[in-house]
Amino acid sequence: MGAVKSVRAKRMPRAVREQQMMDAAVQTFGQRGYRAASMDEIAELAGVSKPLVYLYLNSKEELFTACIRREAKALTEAVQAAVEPGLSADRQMWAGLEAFFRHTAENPDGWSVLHHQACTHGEPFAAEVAKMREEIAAFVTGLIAAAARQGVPPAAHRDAELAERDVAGLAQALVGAAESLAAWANETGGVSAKESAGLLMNFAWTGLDRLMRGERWSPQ
Amino acid sequence: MGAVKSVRAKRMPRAVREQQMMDAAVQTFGQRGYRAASMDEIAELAGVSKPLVYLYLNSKEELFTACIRREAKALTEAVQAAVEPGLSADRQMWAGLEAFFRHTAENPDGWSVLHHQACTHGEPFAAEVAKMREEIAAFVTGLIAAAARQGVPPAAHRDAELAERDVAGLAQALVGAAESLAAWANETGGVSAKESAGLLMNFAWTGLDRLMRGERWSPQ
Amino acid sequence: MGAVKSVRAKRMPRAVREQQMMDAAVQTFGQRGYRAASMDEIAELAGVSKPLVYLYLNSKEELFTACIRREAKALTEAVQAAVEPGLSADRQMWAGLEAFFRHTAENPDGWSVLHHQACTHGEPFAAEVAKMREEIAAFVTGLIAAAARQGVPPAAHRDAELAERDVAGLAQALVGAAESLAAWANETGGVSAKESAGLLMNFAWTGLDRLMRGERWSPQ
Amino acid sequence: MGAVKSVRAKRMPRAVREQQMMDAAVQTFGQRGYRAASMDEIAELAGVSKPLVYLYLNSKEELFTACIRREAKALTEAVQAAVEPGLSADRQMWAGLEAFFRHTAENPDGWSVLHHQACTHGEPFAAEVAKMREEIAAFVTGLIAAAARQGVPPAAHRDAELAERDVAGLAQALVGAAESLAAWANETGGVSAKESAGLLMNFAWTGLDRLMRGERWSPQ
DNA sequence: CATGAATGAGCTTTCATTCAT
DNA sequence: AATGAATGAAAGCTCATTCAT
Repeated sequence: MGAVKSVRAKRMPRAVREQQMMDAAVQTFGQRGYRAASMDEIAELAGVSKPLVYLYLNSKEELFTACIRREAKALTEAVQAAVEPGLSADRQMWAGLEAFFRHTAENPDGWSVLHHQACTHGEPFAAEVAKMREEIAAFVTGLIAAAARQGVPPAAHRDAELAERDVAGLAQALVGAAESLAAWANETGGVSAKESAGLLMNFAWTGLDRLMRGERWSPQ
Repeated sequence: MGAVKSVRAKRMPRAVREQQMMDAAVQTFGQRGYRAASMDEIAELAGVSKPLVYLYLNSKEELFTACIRREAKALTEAVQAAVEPGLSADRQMWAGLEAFFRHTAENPDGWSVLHHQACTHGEPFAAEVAKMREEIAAFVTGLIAAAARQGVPPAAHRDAELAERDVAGLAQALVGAAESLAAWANETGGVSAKESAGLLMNFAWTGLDRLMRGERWSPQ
Repeated sequence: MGAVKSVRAKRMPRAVREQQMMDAAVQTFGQRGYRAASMDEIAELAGVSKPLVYLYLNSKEELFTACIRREAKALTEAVQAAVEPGLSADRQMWAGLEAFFRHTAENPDGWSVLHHQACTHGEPFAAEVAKMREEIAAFVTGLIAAAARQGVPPAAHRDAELAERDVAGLAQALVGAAESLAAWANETGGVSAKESAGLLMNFAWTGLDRLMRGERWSPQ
Repeated sequence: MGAVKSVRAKRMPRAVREQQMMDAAVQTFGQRGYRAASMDEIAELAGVSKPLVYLYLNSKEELFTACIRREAKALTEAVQAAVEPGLSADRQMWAGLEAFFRHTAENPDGWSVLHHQACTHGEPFAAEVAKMREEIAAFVTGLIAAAARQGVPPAAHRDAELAERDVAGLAQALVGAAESLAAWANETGGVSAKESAGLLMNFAWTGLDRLMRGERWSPQ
């Protein structure tokens, strides 16, 4: 599943060739990591010669950046498409999580590129990767904030108000939990997107819900 | 902070030199990643010549494995030392989380080696890395299970019982949330270990607590 | 004589470049030995960059093996081409020896690769080298055995019969004598292939001849 | 057999230590070849530290030269001790050959150093190695010449006279045959020194004998 | 007498990248 | 539109050799 066909067809329009190359690149980067992936392997998997890869995508760095962008866009769109604005906050979150788990399960290499390779600190596209993570976190932050606004009775507002920084922290925690759960579900196998989403909702939503109502856990 | 002093002192006993090398290696691996880190850089940072690194630590792979082991041991011990067996489940978890956030904040490079480089799939020490993650997850799984046993009134037991797989999933989610939160706290700065631990307890504990009592969230 | 031209001509077809590289490799291996020969030197002598050598011939080991094969094939073919099946046993042997001495005199580096480097015991291609020696010895063994069958009057057969192991030993001795003589002729200079062949025939043939007739030398 | 004991006994007199080192060196050089043998391995096998090897034997090159000299001396002496001046030429040669085969079978590593590693052309001690071969060849040349003088009736002298160069060539051939036979006997196993000597006498002596009597083989 | 500590230099190998066609 | 030919630069690793004790 997801393996790129390497039938070497000649004379394809540029756009198609580019997609083939990026498919091969995502697969290779996802499985090997940025440094360990070689342009040779990518070109061969794409069924083209190396110079063509350079002609179309300029450099390994740019190729990787393009992969990040494409996969991030695909994931974001999948999640956003699933979140219907009219629903209640918890339903929105559930739908988003379910879409997230489904998409990552269906595109493991793409997800690997986003998730695993996101840590390539010293590399020159670190900024690009960081930006993607920010965007996703911001999206979730928005969801949580919206939920907070919506789900809490005005009377409780003052006490319950979550500091902005706390919301950001929660978003990070949620994203991390989802990522980790997705990886685990992928490796373990047999865990459906719905189950993962349910598990995470149970784990986190009740906590979020209470938080928004002003309840707090504290040592002692 | 954490930068290794590179004063080139000659003729040190082997044990000391080995620690210096591993310090340098952790720093370099943590900041660059396994592949991007070069033995030259590590040696220079350690203030020794490359052959000495090989003489003492045999190969890049073994060096990395040794780093993984050292840092994992340090983190595990820090967490375990903080968790007093006599305490209640939530206090235990809070203490563990606080120790975790404190340790990772104090050893960002070591944490990076464990967390970020944990994804080096094709590399030959992947097993080592995976084992570490398993251990940590197993530890957390144990905590959750213990909490479940302890915190739930016998009457509610039957309904509330969490499937083993769910507990494992929850542990993964919790670890992921903690990891992500730790990374965010580190990057953002100004978020103390106590705050992070509190945030995560609020986020997750109440959920766990409810789960153990048999309450469930479900879409509609 | 035999020195490879290092005119750096660009953009040659692969087959040509490969031959150039192998020429350079044979020369270098022959003069320096396997371990002492460096890929740098081979590449420079071939007039190409090192990566190209690796691109075409994969590794030092494979390159050496390829050299062994090429030179062994050339030598074997030269000898076999000279041995006309119709001739008498002694004429066949003389022709073979003459071709052997001529070929080795004309290709001293190739001969060195086969002869001198044949002793690289610990190296991973030792098997390859050993096989070549076996083949040559087997070829000579065949010649001697054929001569024995042909040159001996049936009446003398029973006594004269040479044990199989003795034939093999004789072949080894003959090959060793030829090798040593070839090396000496090469170094000394001024000794033609015909002279060497004649010397060895005088030295060995009469002995073989007598042996086949059942005459034996024994101490006392 | 021949394996050096590596019991690490301290404070030995220099002469003993030197012999231990050379034993280890001969073994290592013999099995690995000059380049592939490492001073580390030799030192370890000798049960001493590397600096001590350097203190006593100065360099790898000198160490190897010392090995060549020691082993060549041992071999030469073994052969010379076996050749009693009073005997007839053929008995002398048989005795010498038998001693040669016996000694090389008993000291395979030493023999390997002399025989196999003798081909290290580019190395700086090539001269040393060459000298040894010259000496051996000269010794044999002497034997053959003596035999020629002694074994031939004065009347036949004029025609039979072997050119000096031919004698040298014959010596080379004989040495090569003996070397090759010795190697084969060693590898094959189960071939005694006496058998080898007999085989070679049968192979070569009759030829030499006839040669000295003026008989010649010639094509046609 | 003996060694643990240390290194400069070199080796094989790989890779991103570019020409010339 | 596409590629076979080619390389500069760097990485992992090893080794003969030397101090300082």
